[in-house]
Amino acid sequence: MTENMINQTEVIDENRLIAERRQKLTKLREEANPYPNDFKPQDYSQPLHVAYDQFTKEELAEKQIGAKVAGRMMLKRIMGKASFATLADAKGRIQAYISKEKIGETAYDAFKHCDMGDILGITGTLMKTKTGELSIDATEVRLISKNIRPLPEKFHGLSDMEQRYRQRYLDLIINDTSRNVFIKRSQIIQTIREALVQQDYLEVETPMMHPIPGGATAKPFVTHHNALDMPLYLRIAPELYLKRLIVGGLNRVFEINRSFRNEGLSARHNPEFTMIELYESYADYKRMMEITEDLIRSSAIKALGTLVFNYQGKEVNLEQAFDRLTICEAILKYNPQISQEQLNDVNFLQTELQRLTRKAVTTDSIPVLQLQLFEENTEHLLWNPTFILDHPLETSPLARQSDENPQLTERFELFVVGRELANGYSELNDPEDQAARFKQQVAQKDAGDEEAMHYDADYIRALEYGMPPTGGLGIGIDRLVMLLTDSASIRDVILFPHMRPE
RNA sequence: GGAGCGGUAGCUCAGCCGGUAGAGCAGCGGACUUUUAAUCCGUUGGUCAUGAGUUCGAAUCUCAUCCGCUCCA
Repeated sequence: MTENMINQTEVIDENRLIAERRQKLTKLREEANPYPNDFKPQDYSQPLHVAYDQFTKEELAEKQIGAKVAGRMMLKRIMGKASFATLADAKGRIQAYISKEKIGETAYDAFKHCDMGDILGITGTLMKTKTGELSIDATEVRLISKNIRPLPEKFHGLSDMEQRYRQRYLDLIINDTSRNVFIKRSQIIQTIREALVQQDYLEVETPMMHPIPGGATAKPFVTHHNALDMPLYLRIAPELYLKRLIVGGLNRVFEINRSFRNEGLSARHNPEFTMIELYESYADYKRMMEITEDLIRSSAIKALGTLVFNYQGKEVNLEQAFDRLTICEAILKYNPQISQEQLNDVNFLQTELQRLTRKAVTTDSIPVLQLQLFEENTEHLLWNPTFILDHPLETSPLARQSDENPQLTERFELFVVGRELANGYSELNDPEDQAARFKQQVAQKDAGDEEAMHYDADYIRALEYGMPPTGGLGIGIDRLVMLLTDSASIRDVILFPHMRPE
């Protein structure tokens, strides 16, 4: 390999500005280490504001409160023998007043040659400027980490979506709104975790590489285990493993982690996404709806402090009990031109679906046709949270059959802002029924349905030991975070969304 | 997979009925001891996504490709 080729693999891009800073860095190295690790900050910006913004200039001058912070220089204003610099740390920003008089000529010259984006350590005493901004009157300014890549512009920031996704670190440096999304994301997950642990749930981790993909109808990613020389599938859902744990007597379990589906990308789909799934013995889908409401409300309170908020300019209200409608009730409510009689008419359903989708209709099952019609003409209209109940047996191969109507299951999906957010059911725990349903799925797979399920013999064996009646629930964490952070795209709530290579 | 929009300086953008590339910020040099996107003076900086084509001449027109965004499937 030639030297040139090595360079091409190591260096992404270079320009004059970077070259200048590299030279500056080389010079700095002659004097001292430009990347020292002996500066230990003792304060964060935000707590200093909270504690001392209230004091006047004179009070602060009298108190002589010491402060020691470290952060990235985001703004710099040099005015001859004194300067202001704005540092950003993990909790916010604080301004430093740097005067030649206080820190000495050598240090001041060195500071003047610091660049935006450099990480500085500043020691000093708190003061207020004449316009009333809390600042650190510096007695020491140290370069802690040299920046050689210019930051995006201080005012407009970084708006190029591609760069924000590919170089999330830059996005996080520059855009507070983006940083806040991910702080909220963490808080939401923490809230859910705490709420469940408090209710005696056990957090578990089950395999992400499955010999047989299961728990959902979706196309999996395939990988290969070399030593065992066998295919493995990235999980499309943790469901079947979690229910094995219910068989094992861990009566309440949950898992928050990634699943993977080999589908197209969109503003609502990333190939890897985060779900919480939870299972509770002796519970049913009604109990799961209650838990769903509780978890979503607690998350909203934690992230937003309110149950009424805007999503993409339109109000969402979580205050009332979420609507509960069967698939048919929902269609009728949102499509007043359709009658109950028509919903039970195979011909009408097929014609209507064909008209809406302009695709061949492939079933004559009334419940399935009703569901498909719902997906076409009602789903996107469900803005405030609505539980949709009674899914067809054919499309719910892991859900318990309804006691009232053998064509239906005890299942719900929750829709908010026109999107599916959660899915839950009373679990099917009859091993013979489950075996029959798997066989049906395999038949569909053989008929060419790539998303149909495999037959999982060990799962059937587990059920044969006896699984208590159980309620199960899955909530799409990414979509919940989208909702609560007013994010239009799933990429805005995933730190490193999947992108084509540059 | 289809349609629309976009890719120009480190960043944010203008230029696009063809005539050889511009602003603000950042950078560099200078002035300035309480600024707030500091200000003022001076100044550097470009494979106009990539490749072909049309043309005397292409950032601009045509085609293809790549990447992104939005909508649809």
